[in-house]
Amino acid sequence: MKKTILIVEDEKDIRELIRFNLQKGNYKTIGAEDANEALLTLRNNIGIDLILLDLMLPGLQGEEFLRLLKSEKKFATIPVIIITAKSGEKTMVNNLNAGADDFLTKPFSIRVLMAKVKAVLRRFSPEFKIVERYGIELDTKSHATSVDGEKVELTKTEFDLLMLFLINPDRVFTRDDILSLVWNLDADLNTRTVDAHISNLRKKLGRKGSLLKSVPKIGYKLVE
Amino acid sequence: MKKTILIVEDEKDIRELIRFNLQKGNYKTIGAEDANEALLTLRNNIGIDLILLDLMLPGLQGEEFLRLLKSEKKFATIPVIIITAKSGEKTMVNNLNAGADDFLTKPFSIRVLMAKVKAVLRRFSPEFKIVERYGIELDTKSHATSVDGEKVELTKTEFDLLMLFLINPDRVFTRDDILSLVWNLDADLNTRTVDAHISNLRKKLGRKGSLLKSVPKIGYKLVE
DNA sequence: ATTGTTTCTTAACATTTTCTTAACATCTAT
DNA sequence: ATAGATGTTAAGAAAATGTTAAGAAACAAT
Repeated sequence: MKKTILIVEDEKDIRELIRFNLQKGNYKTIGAEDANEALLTLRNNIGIDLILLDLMLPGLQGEEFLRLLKSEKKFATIPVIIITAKSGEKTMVNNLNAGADDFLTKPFSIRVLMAKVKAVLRRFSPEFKIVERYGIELDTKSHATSVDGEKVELTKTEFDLLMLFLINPDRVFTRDDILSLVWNLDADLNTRTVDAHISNLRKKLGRKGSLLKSVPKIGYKLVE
Repeated sequence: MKKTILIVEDEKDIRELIRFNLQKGNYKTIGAEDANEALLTLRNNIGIDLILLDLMLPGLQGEEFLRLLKSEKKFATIPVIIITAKSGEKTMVNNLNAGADDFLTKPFSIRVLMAKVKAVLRRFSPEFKIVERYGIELDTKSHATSVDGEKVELTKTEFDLLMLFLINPDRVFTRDDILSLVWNLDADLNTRTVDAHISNLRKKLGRKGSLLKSVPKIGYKLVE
């Protein structure tokens, strides 16, 4: 699944430049103009994998935002790359202490940006990630799936779809949500496609298939 | 539930163009020709989620209207997108200070309009909320309902209907109010439909069902 | 390129759920 | 008691979801 990067940067040109390049590099991006918008976005979006934070933000200062992030358990594990004009050593140390995972000083080259993004994401998304819930286990490395210890063969789409639900139990996703989270954003698909995949997934999950519940007129959710 | 957008714009062609597109984008719209009409609409309608305000209005100037809005507690939290021909920086800053949340300069593209509307709405309406009152709890994230801790299964319509009452305790809604707020505006339904749903809802709510009181000759309200 | 294989998307049809309405019951105010 | 309202129920209609399979597309191997 594509990694999603939140870009917190008030200068529109720079933000768009970064977005353009990240998108080309096969990342999903979300832009935010300031710390407030960023917080709202974080609260409303699941699955943000990395934050690019410009420290020179209006309003709530970048440092403050960073500290706030790291103090909220839900966000504390999201890696942050700081963008700053100040390159002084002291600033750098301060930010690293506050929880930043890497930093870029303006002006920066796109190559360097991309390299850092890649490095930090690799550092933070361990090759082995095993998600287990309700007896369903997904292993991102081997792409293997098992239900109550029994091996199950899933296609990539099915795997991603199931992962979405396993990571977000109880949450209802609309078919549009699902299309934009599991498929690439630009895909223009019939929403019933989701139903077909859900149906296949349920069958493959056997008696655990019933954990995928439809919520009529809204979408689907995973419940025990 | 669909978001409702109030369009305050004196030029009929533009107003209708905007309405057409917003409706296509699955929003409910209400048009107003000038600030006075807009105020009346606001007073008579609950649940307006966003105001699109053209600043070049006859009569009460747009700026004045905006200030008035932001000074009235009940309306102050509704986000406003300004539409203006003046693109000067000073105007922009003034309006942002006066409480506008974003702005468009004429001529604007529909794509940009739609994007801004979407962005502002996302910024302002947390995707999920838990509403609790009198022991009834609605959770929009999982779309689950409980009464005194007991799970209750509601259909989407019942959920939306109950949400309306929970958010507006003590307020009396006429059947027409309810139809236009919970159903889509274009629906042409028998008002007794509301009664049937209220009846079902009361049954599902068990002993809390009696909180939904009918107000003879007017409508329904939720009271303790 | 060609072929074979797998996976995806969609349309069609089946099934299920939800909605709307009409009919009848009950209540309330005079 | 009566008229006009609301309460309740259930049946048919409408809408949504479940399922299947066929063709398209993507992918792999030669």
